[in-house]
Amino acid sequence: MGRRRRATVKDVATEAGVSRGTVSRVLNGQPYVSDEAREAIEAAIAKVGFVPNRAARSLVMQSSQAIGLIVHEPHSLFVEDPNIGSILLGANAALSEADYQLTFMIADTTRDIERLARYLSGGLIDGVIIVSARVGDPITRAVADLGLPAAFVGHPRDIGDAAFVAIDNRGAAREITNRLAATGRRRIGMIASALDRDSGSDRLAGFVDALGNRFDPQLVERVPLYSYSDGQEGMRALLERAPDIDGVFASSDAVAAGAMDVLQSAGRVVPDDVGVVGFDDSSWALRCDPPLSTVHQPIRDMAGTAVRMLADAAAGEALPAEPVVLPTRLIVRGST
Amino acid sequence: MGRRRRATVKDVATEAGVSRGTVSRVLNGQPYVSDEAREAIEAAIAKVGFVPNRAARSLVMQSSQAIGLIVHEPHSLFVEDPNIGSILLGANAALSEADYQLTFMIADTTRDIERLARYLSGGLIDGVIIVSARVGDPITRAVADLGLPAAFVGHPRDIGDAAFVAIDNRGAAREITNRLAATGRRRIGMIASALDRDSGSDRLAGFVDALGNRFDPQLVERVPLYSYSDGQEGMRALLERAPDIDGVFASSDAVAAGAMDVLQSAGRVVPDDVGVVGFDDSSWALRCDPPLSTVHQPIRDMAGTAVRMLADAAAGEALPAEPVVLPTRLIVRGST
DNA sequence: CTGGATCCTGTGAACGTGCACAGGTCCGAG
DNA sequence: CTCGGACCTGTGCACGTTCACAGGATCCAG
Repeated sequence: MGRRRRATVKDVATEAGVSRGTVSRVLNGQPYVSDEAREAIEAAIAKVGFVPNRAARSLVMQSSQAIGLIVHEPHSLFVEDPNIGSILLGANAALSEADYQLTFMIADTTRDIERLARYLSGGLIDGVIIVSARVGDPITRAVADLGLPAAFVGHPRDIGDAAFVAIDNRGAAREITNRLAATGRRRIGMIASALDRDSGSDRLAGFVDALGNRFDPQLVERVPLYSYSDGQEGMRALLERAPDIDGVFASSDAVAAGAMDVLQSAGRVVPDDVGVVGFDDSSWALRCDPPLSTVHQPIRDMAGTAVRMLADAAAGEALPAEPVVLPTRLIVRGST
Repeated sequence: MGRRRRATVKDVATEAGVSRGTVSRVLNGQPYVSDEAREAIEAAIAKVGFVPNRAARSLVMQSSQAIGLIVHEPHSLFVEDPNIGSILLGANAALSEADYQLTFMIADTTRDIERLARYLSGGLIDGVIIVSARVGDPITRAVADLGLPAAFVGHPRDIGDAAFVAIDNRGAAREITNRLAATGRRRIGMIASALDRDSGSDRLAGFVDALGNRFDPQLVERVPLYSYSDGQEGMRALLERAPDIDGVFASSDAVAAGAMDVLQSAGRVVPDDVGVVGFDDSSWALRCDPPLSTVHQPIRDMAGTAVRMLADAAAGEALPAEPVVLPTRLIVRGST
């Protein structure tokens, strides 16, 4: 028997004995509506179960109250990355506030990217948050071409004047390396991941900063991803090259967890023989034994900030030209 | 200077020297268009950079090529649940196929739910996938009231005739419990989570099935969530009540990981003293030491199936009245 | 050469909303 | 009494698309 026809403004109007225009004014909270009419309309809305049609509204308003979240991440890594979940949560909270909706998009294959670009230019998206973009990213370019308001979370280097919210990866890396050094470690190494992203290369730079002339390039192992298995691999290589290593800065908690497992399998005691620190303060950190000292980054706030920037942009305000840098916090636990 | 005005069908039409109708026919792949006109139109589309306006199309088509994914999960748990990521991936792949878009919604607070119901009735969503709904869920009811096509992944009991795709939790639980028993364990316990969901109560039922008259209610510990910390808590309680326990079925891998850590801290050796099995085959399973024997559930396929069901429903087909049950697979690793 | 079928095209209406505009009422100041 | 302003209301148009319909061209069979 098919679904019942949706009630429209017109239905509400005839039910309330007024015109469409007046109903529209009530809907949008505009002045110049008599109390009498307002009450009749509100009653009519409740009676016929009216809900405004988003498509029609979008069409005439040229905006959709929806923002997109683009994640550019290989599928395999996506599931393991706890940051994505936090971003989703942070974005959701802020969107809730502003009565916006979240459209989620994963861009991995070039087919994905084409489809995505087509969708973005379809007009049902007011702005996008781009997560974990990489240098020279086709997504970054596609969005820039569209002229869509965009906010980057963890920014790539070539975004020009697009807005971004980030943390001071370099400073935080310096700080936690110093902390590791302060526990008396002399041979401190690093497992450096994702050097094709700012976050990765900045963390390495901070590590180098902190060690100064004590820095030994032999003690840096480069691995592609922020993953547990790359952490294992990196640690094995490092142990081989430098068996006397007594401190490890892993560029993410997952990497640190992998490193710690390899160390312990090799008979080293953490933190007595080797101190280990990570980055992210994700759930990995607490799951390690001993729990991991790490850098807390306010992922949820970052996502929320990005959302608010885009909502403001949709409301006509300019996107901030300066990067928004949110503070990190050193978390000291048992692994150092 | 503002953003450039978007090209419309009309622009394409005048550029190609034809009418709107003909352009529309080309766009939708309808017959009765001369080759000449088709070529001219395609050239014009490329020249003016035309992309159809989704809002206008939705308005007239009464459908939006978008489906919603509703996650009803406490915020705190959401980040830790690796299944969510898999669902997102699986759904994305299937959506990609059908050129659909995914709108993501988290429903936790009642405010969320109200907002969500309002959005869903706004007409920009053709159907919804509901994840981890619970019995008597307000979301479930709201969606049913709207008459929106819905597919449940991991179904609650009271959804009436709504479609769902699931696994045979009870059968799988029976199977893995049998496996645990087959290694010679005599005192097998269970940490049973999320009994307010089908998945939780069915796994417990399967456990009871498998043990038959050897079942001892003393050896079941009930905890609220599928989480690592509830696994720890459950295991502590179980150890206290039954120090001679030699096998544990944890109702998820995260729970199993928590249990295993508590066991090892208490000096028990896994699998020699105590065998441990989980459920999900998530990344937790490999992260355990020894790696966890568990039940693999095809989460990505489940999400994909749900998407396809909804896309079919939007195309006019009926939703399947029978539950779609996907096969699970026993994974045997070092923990048994 | 005529009738009808088949192919192609253009035009007008519709989807449901917001907004500009015009017109009406009422009140108080001049 | 008159006039301007504040208040309230209704009507038409626009947003960009799809679809139904009508009308013109072409072709083949009778």
